[in-house]
Amino acid sequence: MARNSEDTKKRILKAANGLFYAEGIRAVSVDAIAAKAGLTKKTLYYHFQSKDDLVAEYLMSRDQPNLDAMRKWFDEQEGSIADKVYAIFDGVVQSSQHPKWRGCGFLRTAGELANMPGHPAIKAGAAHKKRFETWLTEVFKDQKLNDAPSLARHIVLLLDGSFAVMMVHHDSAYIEAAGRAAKQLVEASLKNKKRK
Amino acid sequence: MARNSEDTKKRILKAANGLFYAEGIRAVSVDAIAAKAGLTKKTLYYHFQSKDDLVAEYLMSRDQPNLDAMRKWFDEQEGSIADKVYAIFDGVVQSSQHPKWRGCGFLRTAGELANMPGHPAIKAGAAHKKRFETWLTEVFKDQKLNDAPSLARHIVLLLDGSFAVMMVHHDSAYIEAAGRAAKQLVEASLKNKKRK
DNA sequence: AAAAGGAAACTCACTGATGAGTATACATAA
DNA sequence: TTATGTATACTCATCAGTGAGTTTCCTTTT
Repeated sequence: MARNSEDTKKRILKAANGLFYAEGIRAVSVDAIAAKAGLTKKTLYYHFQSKDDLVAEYLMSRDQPNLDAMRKWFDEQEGSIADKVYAIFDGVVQSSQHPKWRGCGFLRTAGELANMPGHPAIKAGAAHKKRFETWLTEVFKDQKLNDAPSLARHIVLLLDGSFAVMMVHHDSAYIEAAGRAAKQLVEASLKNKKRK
Repeated sequence: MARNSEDTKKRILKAANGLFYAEGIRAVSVDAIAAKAGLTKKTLYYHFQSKDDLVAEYLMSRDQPNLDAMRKWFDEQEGSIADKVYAIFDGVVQSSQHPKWRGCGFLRTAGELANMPGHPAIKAGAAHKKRFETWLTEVFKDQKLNDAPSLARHIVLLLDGSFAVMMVHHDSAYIEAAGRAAKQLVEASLKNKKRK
């Protein structure tokens, strides 16, 4: 086996990612992660201080990839900013068709660890959501929309609302409804800009 | 001790409610619930088939009280429908100040059990959310708003979005933002009606 | 250039605690 | 005297985390 620290750590994180996202945090044992990574629990504990530490690193490792995915949906959509915003929701709709899709890992983890305020995993989730909101705000500011922060926040609420509702209903029509609402909001803001 | 079946069952459910809501489903043991209810595990298993069964009944027992709370906030608010809708979000803001508040138990449970699609507890959550959406739709229909279903759905998304975002940020400003957005939407719909 | 030393990366087998669920027996009200 | 309800005391599986020892590889010494 590869006696390479970086490789091993990545392998553990990959296994943890798959299991935590699929099953939830407390439903997955450290034994199961070690087994999936093809090593012993002791080795896992050599690379990570504790299960909590591993959970936090799992979420931190998802921050950039998730943001990249949303930016990609946005960037690759042609048309107005409103169309591009809708494309994010459409991207989530497409993702949600995948049989392995289980909603937003950040939100699910935060909900599961709601009894541990200040848990590093929740902080990682908060940081991720904040980064997304900040990015959206900047996008709107670049377009000279005068209510960029509140518009971005509104869209964040609709997007996370989609994730939340999907957890109970598993009906992507809700994501589409949220996307249409988001699009309308951006369009209204664009009109408002021109009037000024 | 009261040898009354109904009483005992209610006592167990009350203990389960307190613990499941505070700590999460998988973080709470049946032993802990039995201890809090002041009886043995065997008695608990006499009244409930399994832990899963108990989880489902816990959520079902929260359906009506939660709906009642939201209706109360709505009904007791004076002013337009838009004001009344905002009052729901304001009610959530007030609730969220309470130290024991941990967000929406239905959503948190559904997220935690995302790896068990079809779990009766998730169905209970879906039924609850559906009832709320249906009620809102009827309210808007009674006001002769022509887009009642989509308006209700939009508000549901904003409300559940508030719950979701609160899990990570613990900042009630998000609920207020969602409430203002919801209010605006209802106002826009009211205007639209008059124009027809 | 070869051997020795030591740190880093790893394994096996274990601990003590706790998990869900149960076998058996006793108590109480009808 | 029989149903229902409750308790004691258990089973067996699994949990997070660890103690003690092993392999690999790089560095230093001779």
